Amino acid sequence: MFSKTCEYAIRAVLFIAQKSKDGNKVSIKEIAKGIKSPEYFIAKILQDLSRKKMIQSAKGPNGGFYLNKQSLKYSLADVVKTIDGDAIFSGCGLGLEHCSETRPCPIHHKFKKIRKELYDMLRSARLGEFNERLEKSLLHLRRA
Amino acid sequence: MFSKTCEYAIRAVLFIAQKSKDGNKVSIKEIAKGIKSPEYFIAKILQDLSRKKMIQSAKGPNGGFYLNKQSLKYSLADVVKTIDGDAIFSGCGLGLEHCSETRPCPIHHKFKKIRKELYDMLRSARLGEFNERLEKSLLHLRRA
DNA sequence: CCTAAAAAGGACTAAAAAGTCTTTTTTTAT
DNA sequence: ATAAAAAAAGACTTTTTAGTCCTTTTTAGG
Repeated sequence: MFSKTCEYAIRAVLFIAQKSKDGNKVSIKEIAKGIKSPEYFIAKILQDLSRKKMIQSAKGPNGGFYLNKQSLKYSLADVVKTIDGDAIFSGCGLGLEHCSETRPCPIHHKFKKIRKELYDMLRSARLGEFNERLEKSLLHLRRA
Repeated sequence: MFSKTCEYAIRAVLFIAQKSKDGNKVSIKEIAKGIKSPEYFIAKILQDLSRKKMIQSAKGPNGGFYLNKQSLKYSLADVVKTIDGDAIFSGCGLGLEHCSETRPCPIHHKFKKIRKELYDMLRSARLGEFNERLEKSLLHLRRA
């Protein structure tokens, strides 16, 4: 559904949201361990998200990644769009460029509905909303 | 959502369904033109579907691809599973291997619902059911 | 029996995605 | 000032997906 990069990005961002909520910063190493992802790879992804202002970072000792007020309000849909673009929310299920209401592919109408639900679901999920459940281990970001 | 291979496969199979419905066979060239796909690439995909008995083929002059009674009953979900596997219908949205009811990722429950709708939608769509609408150009399989 | 038309098979190349490593820059604390 | 800790940047390698081309096999029709 999403690219690997995007899956890691979402997991990382939710991890950062939870770990940085009291003003702390989280290092790449911690994040990589926390979500069980390849360290150098997640580093690249976070650099990208940071450049695009989706997350915040600070260099130097005691530096790391964190989320500001604005970032906590971003939704999972924002993260997906930042990494994978919005093809998944608006593209044709069969890959047709000009698929539309007036020139639909065979699954256009039904697919549109599903895409919308996916979008609404991700749009309504804010980065900060999983913190408590993550802390209580009611939700998980890494493989067992 | 689906791989390119899978998108082409679905379009090709629906094209064959429509064109072969009166006992005709359709050649790779016709299919490639009919769905605007790379000829040699769709050839590979159809060889694969044929080997797996999802579609039928005949060599030699007047040969080509067609669908038998059994194949016409297959659903789009069957095509997707044959090409992409069923990760999209059963995998975790965040790529976690052991995501489950008892060890859910943050989007597990909501994602499950969407996956199920996608599955139900594709499972209820039989390969033969688009023929008339395709013929009347109410539905399309190629870019304008 | 021969020819031509078709799919099947196999060996490639190209492009994109995933992943790794090394160096540079920034910053804090001593 | 310096050393160390951190992210940023850039150059890679590897793997997967997409796409192409050439040869072989099968088969219908003359």
